[in-house]
Amino acid sequence: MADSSRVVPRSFFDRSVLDVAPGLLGKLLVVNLGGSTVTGRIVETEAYGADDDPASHAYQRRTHRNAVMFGPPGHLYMYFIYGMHWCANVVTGAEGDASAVLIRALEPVAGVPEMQARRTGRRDRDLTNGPGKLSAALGLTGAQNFSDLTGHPSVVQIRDDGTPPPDAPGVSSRVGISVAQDYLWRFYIAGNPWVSRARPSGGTDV
DNA sequence: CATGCGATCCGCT
DNA sequence: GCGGATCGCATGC
Repeated sequence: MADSSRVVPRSFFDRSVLDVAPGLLGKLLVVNLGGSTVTGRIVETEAYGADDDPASHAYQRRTHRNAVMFGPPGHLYMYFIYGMHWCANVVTGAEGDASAVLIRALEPVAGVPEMQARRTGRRDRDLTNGPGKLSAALGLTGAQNFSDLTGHPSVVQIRDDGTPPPDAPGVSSRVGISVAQDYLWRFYIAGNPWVSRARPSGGTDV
């Protein structure tokens, strides 16, 4: 990369998902697909645990779909939802710890024309303010499942340009789930206009 | 602005 | 066969 940011090392992801999820706020998600580079700043995340979290895809047991979550940290877990959307997750914790962070919203940083081309007809504010939207804008699908986020070069990277996570992130229950609503495992940069609009109960937003 | 619903398909029972 | 870590549009206030 020709900028001053650097790839976030695997050790960053080799921690509790409840540390990594808020820690990812402010980091950059960089995708190189189709001959172009698209970058977004992470402004909203959700933590998903293993057999301690009824809302997690890894709650029941290891299956073909959730296999990535059981692997080493720093890899990408892509899943298909509602028959039409892809969601992007970062695997956390040591190998065998099946936890991951769902990236729920990005602030566009570079490659906005590519994002607009992938989401024709959408207003700019709707390019990346949701997990399905940002995957579409960045071109992420199941083809990128298992990608190593710490390689360089790599198709998908998490980079750090020196922007620290907020001292006091917004915290709430997770969006769109019907169980474990007392888990306040959603984190976001309070007041950031790119955060998805949903505000579940228990939030501390302004 | 809030609520409601249809689209569309995969994973798991 | 059922339900889902969503989105976009339509409706109604």
